[in-house]
Parts: sequence; structure tokens; C-alpha cells
Amino acid sequence: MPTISDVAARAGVSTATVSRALNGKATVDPDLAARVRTAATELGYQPNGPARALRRQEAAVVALIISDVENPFFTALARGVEDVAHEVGYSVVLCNSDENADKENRYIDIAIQERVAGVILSPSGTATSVAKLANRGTAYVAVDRPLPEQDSDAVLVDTRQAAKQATAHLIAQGYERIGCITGPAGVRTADDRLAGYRDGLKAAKRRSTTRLVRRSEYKAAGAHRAALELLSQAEPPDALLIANSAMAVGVLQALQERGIRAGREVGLVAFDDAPWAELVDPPLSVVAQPAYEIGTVAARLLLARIADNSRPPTTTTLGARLIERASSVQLDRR
Amino acid sequence: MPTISDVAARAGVSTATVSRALNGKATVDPDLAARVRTAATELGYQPNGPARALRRQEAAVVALIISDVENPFFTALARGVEDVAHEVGYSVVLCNSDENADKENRYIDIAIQERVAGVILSPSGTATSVAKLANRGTAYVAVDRPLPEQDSDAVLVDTRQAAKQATAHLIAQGYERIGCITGPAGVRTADDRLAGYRDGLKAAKRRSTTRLVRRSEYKAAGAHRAALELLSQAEPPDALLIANSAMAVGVLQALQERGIRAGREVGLVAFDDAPWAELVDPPLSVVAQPAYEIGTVAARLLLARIADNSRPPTTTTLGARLIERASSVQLDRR
DNA sequence: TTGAAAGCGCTAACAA
DNA sequence: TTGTTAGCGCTTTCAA
Repeated sequence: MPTISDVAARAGVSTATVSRALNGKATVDPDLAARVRTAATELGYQPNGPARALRRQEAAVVALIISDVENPFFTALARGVEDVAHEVGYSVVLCNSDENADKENRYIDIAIQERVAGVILSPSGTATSVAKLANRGTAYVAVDRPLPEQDSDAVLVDTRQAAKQATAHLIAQGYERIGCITGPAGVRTADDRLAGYRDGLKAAKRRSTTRLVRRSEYKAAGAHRAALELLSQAEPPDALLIANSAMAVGVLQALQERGIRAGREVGLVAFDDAPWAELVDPPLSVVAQPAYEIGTVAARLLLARIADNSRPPTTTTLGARLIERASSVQLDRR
Repeated sequence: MPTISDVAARAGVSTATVSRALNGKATVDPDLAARVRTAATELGYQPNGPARALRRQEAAVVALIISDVENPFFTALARGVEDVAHEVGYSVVLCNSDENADKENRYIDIAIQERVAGVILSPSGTATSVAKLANRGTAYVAVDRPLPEQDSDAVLVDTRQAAKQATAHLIAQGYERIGCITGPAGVRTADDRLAGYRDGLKAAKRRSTTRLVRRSEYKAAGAHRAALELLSQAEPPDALLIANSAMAVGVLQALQERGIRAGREVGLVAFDDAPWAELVDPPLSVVAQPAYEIGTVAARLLLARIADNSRPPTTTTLGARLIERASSVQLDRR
């Protein structure tokens, strides 16, 4: 593997000049610079990243720690981050914390060890391992969920408001016993969606009851179990607000197994506009979140903080959009 | 940020001893080792990754370059790679080449620059930028698609055989004019699935005609267009073999728009068992690929090659499984 | 505009 | 078992 010295020898200059030429410094004689570039190409020279990072005390890399790579919401978000980061020459390292505080913590350690320029993460619950980043002065931005401390950059969705709106929609459609299947306690989006659901009931002077609420992992299997439980009750729900699209899969499976037609016997609204939402029968009403945009905004925020760590913290809250489809329209109204 | 010298000073030993203690070398006095660990914890010491990589001439990192982060097939594969890599203390860096040879090439350069221990990639077509890896002696493994040169490790699926089987199934169900919507020319899986489709027709003494074949990106939008084209013909297909699940979404949309019932007027089989495949009406028949397993096998192969670059190249071919659901059962047979 | 030289933090060869 | 020391490849003063 050729080094900068090999290039220098071949071009007949010092390593300092090679470094300057290859990094586009203006203070290099054009002829020399050309000679250096030629030599580099001929040798197939690739700079040694770790050596550069060691010397510069920072790598042109940002870490993105998300809680589920298999969740389309997060992959869309990831693309947003990538697109912005690449524009300015940063690489993005994707890490999957699996909604697991230990894994998250481990990835934060790795990010610190690798001396990345910054970290974007969807914090998994209450663990404050993020404090380590703050202590070290590493730039970071929270996405999807805020951090316990308020003094950090964050890009969020007004998910409570969206849940309230979705609930109001179900009420307006004439559903009587509206239930909610949300994510684990302590995960902020899960709590907010539940709170918004309760807001919606309250605004319509409905009583909310824990008998119609279930929590599970943000996955199909848990939601499947939760739905079966709810449907087995003496007074089962006639509509459900579901906290993400993976859970919606579980709920739809449960309905199918029980032979219950979605939208007729049980109205449905789920968070996240999955590509297949229009394909199920009846088409699934959803709350569409601006996942890609969350990623781009977060990346820009991170870059700004990398450039100036003293800037005041910013929280950006984006809106979500309710898309009404047939799964939430009462039969007698059709 | 504390360095190894700070830890050494605090523990009253040399940096060499700190290094040995923290890396679990057996030749350190247990008492000293304990003192070192205490000092490290008290200081919140985190080793400097680039410095270590520079000295060791290799980072405990493998790069995974996939052609589409938003494709569940690749995210499942990624989890397989992750799980195996983490077991042995390697980090995984996920890169999204977007089916774009330039981006792929760029990521390969980055992988080389960062001196990763190895690369797993789904090669986007014919570009042989992979040769750079070979030249430098960096370990790599191809997944999903083989590389032009045969002398490298690869983990593949016998996708041609699977496509043939799926086509035979459609024929057995009584479909007459079976079409195929596959990925871009030059992408090996796309070509293989088409070849398998033709194999299937041939085995049944059917003529294959290009009028029933379309290609597009491996995305919903392209498949949507392709399906509309096929359905607009004088003699439209009465069944379709679709090369992945994102494309299946596009095709199902097209059928919906045209008011054509899948499985009745047009039989369907798609590659990849998406979580929603059972939820559409009628449930979608699929060719399930062992994505997670591809990832685990590839990771183990890569680790073996990192350990011994002289071992003979291995190609592992895994099977796919046809899951027959109602979308490929002729109405008169139900 | 260029070169010489120091040094980023770590590990490993060598010496004690 | 421990310490001393060289050096991985690069960037960046500092001096010329």
C-alpha cells in the first residue's frame, strides 16, 4: 500500500507538498501540484484515513444510531441524513441499536473511540449515555425522540397532535369504542401517541379506559398479541389507533385470523405511510411522517453544531399528515 | 479527552502496561491490571480508534455496501452480517450504493482509506472497481450477485432455479400468457430471474416472447409503469412473475387502478416474502429468499478470509422457497 | 512557495 | 513482569 512518502519520492517533492497539493491548498505551484497528482494516480495512492484522523483529531464521519434498521421510517430518515452529509464530504456510519439501551451505549462508545465528528441518534428510552457525548464535546442531535435534558438539538414530529387528530377522525366517523396499541412505556413516541389518543377522547368528552389500551414492542408480533387480547374482551374495540406500520401488520394478521373485516367491524388508523398501505383491503388510513425530511434537517443541524458548538440548541418539530382511507370509514357512512 | 498517558500517570505505570492491561494480555500483574482499569474508569478513558488502527494497520471494522437500504431483503441481510460480526468484536459500517456504480466505487475507496478489515458488497453490475480491493489484498465477499471474475468468495441464491420453479407453478395452475417484470439488464439477479422464467416456459414447451417481458429499476414506480404497459397490450398477460417486493407494490397498484383482481384475472408470484404479502387480497404468492442467512454466511466467509487470505475462494449458493398463496391460483381451480 | 521536523495516541519489539 | 523507545502515515507549524 503506497504512502504519502512514496508519492513524494515519485514526484520529487517533500511529503508536506504532497499533502498540500492533494488537499487543494492554494499555496502550491500548479506545476508541482499536477506532478503530485500524476504520481498519486500512477501509484494508486489512497490516503490513510486513520493516520489523517489521528493527526487532525477528527474524522469526516458522522454516526447515525437508529433503533431499527428494518423499520422503513428509519431507513427513509437515514437516506435524508446520507444525502445531506455526502453533499459536504462526510461519510455516514449506520448503527442499529435495536431499541436496546446497551447496544446504543456500545455504539456511542464506538463513535467516541472512532472520534467521529458527530452523532445523530434516536435515543432508546431514558438511558443518558448520551451525556458522554456532551462531556466530550462531541456534537449530537436527537431524532424522533427528545433527550431527557432539554438543552440539545432535536428534530421531532408532533406526534401527540397527530394522534389526537387521528383519534378525532375516528370519533367523527362514528366509532364508539376506540382502542390504542402503542409502543413500550418510556419510549417517547409511544407515550406521546397514547397521550394524543387520550387528548382526542377527552376533547370529545369520551372516557378513556385502560381496557382498550395495549403496549408492545414496535414490532408485528407484539401488536398481534395485543390485538388478539383486545378483541377477546367482552366489549372489544370497534376501532384502533396503531403506533407504527410494523404493528399494523400484526394487527391486520390478527383481524384476518379472527375473520374480522378491517374498516367495517373495526376501524383502523396506523402511524407511518408504508408502501403497501393502499394495497390492503380496505386501504389503510395512516399518519404519514416526514421521515426523509427529519433526516435532512437533523443532518444540517448536526453540521451546524460541528462548525460551532456554542450555538444555542434548536428543537425542530415537524408536522405529520393524516391520510384518510377506507379502513377508518364506518360502513354505514360509505 | 484523556489519553493512554493520562491513565498511565494516574495508575503509576508506563503506557505499555496500560495498553497491555486494557487489551487483556496475560502478562500483566493482576494488581496492576486492576489499578489500570480503575484509573481508566475514573478518567472516562476511551481508546483512540484511529491511533490504534494506524499502529495496528487495520481496523476492527467491516464495510457492508448494499444496493438499497430501503429494500427489506438487504436490511435483513445486514442484520445477519451484524450479528456475526459483533460476536467477534467487529463493527459494521453500512453503506448504501443505491444501485449506482459511482457511489459503489466511492464507498470502496472510503473502505480502503479507512483500512477496514474487509468488505461485503452486492456488486452493482459490471463495474470492476472491486479489483482495487483485490489489488490491495483487502478481504471481500460478494453477496446476492457474483462478481465478473470467478475467483472470489460469494454467497448467492439459486434465483434462476427459483424463477423456473415459480414459472412452472404458474403454468401448472393453468395460466396461459405468463409475463415477467424483472430488474435492470446487467444486474445479475434480474438477468437470472428472467432466464429462469424462460427456462420454465421452455420446459413446458411454451414459446417465450419479449412482448410479455419488461425491465425496470428494482422499485415500485418502474414496475408500475411496466405493468401498465403489459396490461395495455392486445394480448395482455394473465399471470406475472415479479422480481422483487418493491416491484410487487407497483404492480399491485397498477392492477388496482385498472380494476383488475389479482389472482383471478392475473396470477402473481413475486420474489421476497414481505411482511405484508399475506395481507393483500388475495394473499401474494412469493419466492422467499434466506436474506438473513446470506448475511451470516457472508460474514463468516469474510472473517475466514481476513484470517487467511490464501484460502481457496468459496461460493455458497442457498436455495429459495416458493410459498404458494391465493394470488397464483386460477379462479376455476379454487 | 517549499522543506524539515515534530507529534497526534497507540502498540510491539526489545531490554531490563 | 515491566519500561523504554521507535514508528505507524499524516498534517502543520516553523524556517528558509
